[in-house]
Amino acid sequence: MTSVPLGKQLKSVSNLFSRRIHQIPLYHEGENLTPMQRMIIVMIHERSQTQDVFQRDLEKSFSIRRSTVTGVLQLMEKRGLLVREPSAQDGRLKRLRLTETSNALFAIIQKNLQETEAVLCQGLTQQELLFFSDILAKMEQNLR
Amino acid sequence: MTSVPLGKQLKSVSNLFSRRIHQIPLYHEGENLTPMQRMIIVMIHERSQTQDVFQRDLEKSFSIRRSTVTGVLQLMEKRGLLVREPSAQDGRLKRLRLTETSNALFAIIQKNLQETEAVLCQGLTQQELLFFSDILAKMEQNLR
DNA sequence: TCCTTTTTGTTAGTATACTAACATTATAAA
DNA sequence: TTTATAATGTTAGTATACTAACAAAAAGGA
Repeated sequence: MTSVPLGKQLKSVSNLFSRRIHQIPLYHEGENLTPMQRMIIVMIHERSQTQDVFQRDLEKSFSIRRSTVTGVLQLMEKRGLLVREPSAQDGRLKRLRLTETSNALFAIIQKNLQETEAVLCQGLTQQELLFFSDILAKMEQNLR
Repeated sequence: MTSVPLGKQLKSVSNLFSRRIHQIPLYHEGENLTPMQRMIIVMIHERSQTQDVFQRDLEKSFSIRRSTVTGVLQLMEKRGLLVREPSAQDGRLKRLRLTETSNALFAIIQKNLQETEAVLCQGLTQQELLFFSDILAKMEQNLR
């Protein structure tokens, strides 16, 4: 057992990371895109290359609850950043699609996120980062 | 540069960790103590052994903003979990003290947090955890 | 001294996170 | 088929996080 409060430390870094992202200005209709909005746009853009993306996929991908998903997506839809359409195959599902606006923003957003990732990882070797990511993955499993 | 989105992964684990803590019931006046409230109680209890604790200390310790500190502490004070008293030496500072209630809860809270830490760290060696914590510390510095 | 800057804390408004309770559709079991 | 269960999404209420603008006290410089 470590004496280091790892959970608290994780929370700290996670807070700082989101804050950093938000400090890179990226405006749509006068509103600075939030960290979550940016990450969701990237996630949908990439995943929808190969498959349909539904709301439930965000739960697993970001480890958040359904209710949180609903809230964030309602706001994004209102802002014209995505569209939610009921699936014809399964009436429970809502398929997510980016709008022209958010598709056009994708490249910039991805670059922004990568820049912040680069800051996060300054001075760490590729090997260290892979090791780190493996441990994170194990922790994620432990907590589920 | 990793292809792994470390920031997102960090956020995921951090979410799951808080959720886990909150799922361990710990009631005071009919309200389940939140993860942040628990962590703050432990932090104040430990630090106040050797020094006065002020609101500003929470900013650094948890990597949150002043405004967040104010909000959380106002609620905790209202619930009778702590007291904020202006410093006689420096009129800007507010000193934090636990109440009898939260002092009495401390031992249980600490045990709860340690249990969740233990889940987080299942199947990982002491060496791995120290290494992991070192990387986290570097990341925290990178982002500040 | 007086003026400026820094430090600390608050408020208002908003986004993201949770739980709990609910509705609806799909699936499984009887 | 009918009934029960599971999966998906919504709503309401609350906690925690942010930025921006503010106020007040302390520290520093002229």
